[in-house]
This record gives sequence, structure tokens and C-alpha cells, in this order.
Amino acid sequence: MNLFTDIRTLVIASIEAMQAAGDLPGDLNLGPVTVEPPRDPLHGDMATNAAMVLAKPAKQKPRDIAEALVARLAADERVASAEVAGPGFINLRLAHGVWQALPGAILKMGNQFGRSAMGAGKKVNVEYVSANPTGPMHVGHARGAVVGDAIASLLDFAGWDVTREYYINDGGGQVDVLARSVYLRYLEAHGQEVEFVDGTYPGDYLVAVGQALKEKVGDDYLDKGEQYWLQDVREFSTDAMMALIRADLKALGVEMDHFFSEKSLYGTGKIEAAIDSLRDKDLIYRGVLEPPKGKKPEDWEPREQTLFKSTAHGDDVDRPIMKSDGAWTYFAPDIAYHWDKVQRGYDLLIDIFGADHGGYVKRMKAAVSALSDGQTPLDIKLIQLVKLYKNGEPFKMSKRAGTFVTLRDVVDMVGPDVARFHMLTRKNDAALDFDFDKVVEQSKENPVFYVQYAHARICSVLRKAAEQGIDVSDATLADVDLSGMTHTAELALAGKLAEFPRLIEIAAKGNEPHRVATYLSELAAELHGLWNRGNDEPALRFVQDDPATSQAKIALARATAVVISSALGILGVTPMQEMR
RNA sequence: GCACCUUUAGCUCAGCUGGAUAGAGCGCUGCCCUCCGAAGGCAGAGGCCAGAGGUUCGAAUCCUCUAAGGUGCGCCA
Repeated sequence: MNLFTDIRTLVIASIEAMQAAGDLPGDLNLGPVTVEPPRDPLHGDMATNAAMVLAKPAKQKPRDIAEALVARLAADERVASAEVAGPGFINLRLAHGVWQALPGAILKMGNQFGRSAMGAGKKVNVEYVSANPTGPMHVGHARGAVVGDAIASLLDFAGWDVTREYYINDGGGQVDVLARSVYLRYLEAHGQEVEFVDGTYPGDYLVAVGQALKEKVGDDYLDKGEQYWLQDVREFSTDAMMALIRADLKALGVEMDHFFSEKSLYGTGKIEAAIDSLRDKDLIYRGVLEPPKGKKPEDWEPREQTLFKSTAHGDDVDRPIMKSDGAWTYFAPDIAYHWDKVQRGYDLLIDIFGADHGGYVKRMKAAVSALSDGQTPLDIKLIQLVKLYKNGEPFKMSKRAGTFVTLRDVVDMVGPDVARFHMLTRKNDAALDFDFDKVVEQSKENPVFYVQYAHARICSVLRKAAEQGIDVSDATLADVDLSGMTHTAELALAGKLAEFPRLIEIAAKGNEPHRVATYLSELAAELHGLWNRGNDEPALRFVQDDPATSQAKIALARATAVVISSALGILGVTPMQEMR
């Protein structure tokens, strides 16, 4: 259910009635007609732009259309008043009965309230994190993980069939480096002195892996050449790293449906098949790229290589898919991977990249466009930096100084709920400040706390009422008579609850989970506002002397808790029962 | 040099895809605790939406240009 679409349906029906009566032309496009909450609550509960968008095609003055429309709208029992305002807006005030029916409806629907059929069961694949399996994840990965996960949940809530997917970059040279690093730790476990040269990873996290390798193979790999152990150690190491990464993700509350290995594309003909499909479309050719202007690489020399004609699908330059030594570039398996996703029949693909990969957006979109003949849309979200602070001071990360902050560090310090919520309070393409002290602070300044506190307060009211022997089960509250709910502060809270389904559709349409976090802050503010007015006006308190009145007040509060809980669920944050 | 992102109150940021007098928190000013949870509440001041053009009934929002900051730019993923 969605009050805004209900009223829009009413508006549309009224327009059609006017058309039938000959007051408006019959061939109007009613698509642009919207019903929205007005910016200023003084204007009413809802506003429609119908008269303004129809004025030009109907060749009538907006105010004339508005006057006629108002007469019809006002006749509906749900509409308390309708008036024309400004250039031709129609402001609607809904009957109290509409708002009074809302909490009961929400309580009957429970966590189904706000769900949308928008996705219509279509398949979407959300690929996120996809960190190299060469070490623990850092804070930047954490933000990508949280945003991707929330987008997945949001789309699920909006009716999509969602797959959460992780692309394991286990095919490139960095995995060899990992294997050599682990081999060094293996030698060390056998008591040898080792030195980390040639870019090998000196991190402590590989000590245990070297130890484990020793336990597995004993001294079999000692004094042997790479060709003897490299392949096995690669596998052993990436398995160990993926176990580490999965554990880190789990600590953050992220669980994937599917892990896709880059390595599985090599030697299986899959890359070749994907490239062939592009070749069939005449998009693969041998050629020489121009050097980038202005900033020339010093060792530039023209080279003929195998190129993908990505410019045919919106890219700026064509992109190489093969290195000069004949090996694939990283882009080739990426193409094959996305081809695989297209073939799995998704209606929509979403990739979450770090902002430093912004340069790959166009080529990836070009590839998917080419592979799917423009049929499969690809939305790529770039995740901006997380700037760490400690007590207001910038927190410099340095591996050498031991102040490198991992995802696990963040979770250990502030907990998954705080980390997740805070990382969702900003748009993905804006940088995010993360202050270890402020995010756990219990004050209104901290939205995490503010929202959690609202939920806990409502739970507190329910406990208190239950102690007084009042039945506050959802089933009972859902049928309570709310005709006494007429105060502005109560109606405002109900109005905010009514916005939830609408908000979900807007957020899901743009894949923008931060809107849910913003909404939660607003909703919490309404709840706290009502609560605080109860201090001055006892009639607004939730727990009253008369049990029936208490139940009516509490029904609104409980409906608010249901919505907070659902919205927090989308963000992957636990609603707190109490926070003493 | 080119592409993408960012620019909204003193600070940190929202702004429902083109709607009405641009919002919130912090900070600032002034009031308010015998009151269901004061880890607050109410009210007020504070804006040329980076700048200039354009599109139209109407622009923070769409287009073009400019400025500042960020990211990236063949054989690393």
C-alpha cells in the first residue's frame, strides 16, 4: 500500500472523468502527473502538479484546470480539502480518518509494509567488494561492501530477485606475488632467515598461512624451484585469503550468494568465447593507439595490439585486450565475466567500484552494451574515499607505522551496526568522514544513535505498558480505534510513515541506499518530537491512565517501530530493544 | 591535454530526477528540567545553491562555457 499512489490514482481518475465530460482533450499523456509531499507542511499533506503539466497539451490555463479538478477531488471522502495554490498546484489535505487508519494497516502488514512490486521479480546482479585475495580488507573495502549490500537489500525490498556476487581477482600476477610471500613465510616456519624483496608482501597476516602450509606439506617444498610448488601454493594461499575475507565480511554482516573466480575463466575457453562474440560483431581489431596527450609516458612507443572497439559503444578510446606478449590484459577476463553475467539472464547489472577505478566505467559499460546488444543495463557505483579521524584529528594510515586500519579493526572498534549505518549516511560519490570517537558518541549529533534511540524508546513504552497489564500485541493494536488521533504532532508522524513506500521506490530506482538513512533520521526526529511534546502536553504521552487510550497512542508508536525496523533491516543494522 | 566525480548556511551534509518562501545536525543567540528515558526541548539569526550564459510558465536540479579540488589515462588488477 502507498497513500501517494492511491491519491495519484484518484487524481488520474478525476482527470479521466473530466476528459469523459469533454472538459479536457482525450489524448493527454498523464505520465508526468505526480503526487508528492509538499516541501512546506503548511501547504497540506500532498500536492499535485497535474494542472501545470496538462496546461500546455490541453491548451488551457493551469488555474482553470486546477479549479475544475479541485471540485472533483474534494468530493472524495479521503480528501478533507483541496485548493489551488501558486502557479497551479493543487494542495490536498487528507481526512483524519486516512491517517488514523494507517498505523493499523502497518501493524497488519508488519515488515511487508513498504515493500514494492516495482522490481516485478526481475533478476539483478549486484557485484561488490571484489577485493584482491592478497590480504585483509581495509576501510575502503568496508564502505563498498556496505553500500553494495544495502543496494542489494533495497532492491530485494523493492521486488527484485537479487544475487549478491563477489568477483575473486585470482587470475593476475599479484597472486603469484602472494604465493611467493607465503612461501617465504613457509621457509621462515622452517627456521630460515628470509627477506621480502621484489614487492613481496611482508604483512604479519601471512605468518599463519606459512605455518599452515608447513603443516600441510612438511618439508616437501624446501629447496625446490617455483615450478614445483608455485601452483599449489597459489591455490593454498588464495583459499586462505578468501577464508580471511569471508570472515571479515561476515563480521560486517555481509554474506554473498555467489563467488566468481577470475581464474576459472582461464584455460577454459571462456575468455576466447567472449572475445569471439565481440569479434562476430566486428568489434575486435589489430591497431595502434595514440599516446595520451599532454602527459606522455616516457617509454612510449607505438605498438600494434589487439583492441576492443569500445568507442562504438560510447567509450573515448578503444581499449587493448591483449598485452604485447600475447597474454590477456585484465580487461579481457572482465569482459568474459560480464558476458557470463549477461548470459545468466540478468535484467540489470550493478557493479560497485572504488573511486580510483572511475576510468574503467565507460569501457565496462561499453563492453556490456556490446555483449548484450544494448539489452542489459549496467549501473556502476563509484565509492569515494573514507577519511578516518580520531577525536577530530585526521588519522593517518601507514603500514610501516602499524597504523594501517583494516575492515576488521573498524568492526572491532565500533561494531558492525555503527560502521554500516555511518557509511550509508552519505551519497556513494561523496567522500565520507569517519571519526572513531564521534560515530560511537551517544548524542543527537550522531544519527546512528538518534535512530536506534527512537526504536529503543518505543520498545521501552511497550514494556512499560505491558507491565501495567495493557495488551500491546500487534494483533490487538492493529484494530484499536484511533479516532482520537488528531494532534498535529501525531498526524505529522503518521505522514512520515506514509512516505516510506514512496521513499523505497525512489531509493531503489536510483540505487541510493543513503536515502533510507536520511529518511530514518527524519522519522526518528518526528518520533522524538512527539515524545518531547508529551513532556508539556500530557495528552500526547503514549502511556495514559485509560488502557484503551494508551493502546491508541501506542499503536502509532509501534507502527513507527515497525517502519524503523524495516528500514534499518535494509541497511543491515539491528534495531535495539534498549540502550541503557 | 582528455575523461569522470565534487562544489548548497561559519562547519559536516540532505534536497524526493524541473516545482511554491532551498532544509537538517553541529556551532552561535535567547528561553525551558517537580514532565512516559533531559545521553534533551522550543525559538531566532545565518544563503547570489562556485561563477556566467542558455532551455521554459518555473532551474540548486537539464545543456554549454569558466574556476577550484579529487580520481584516472597502452603492455598493473
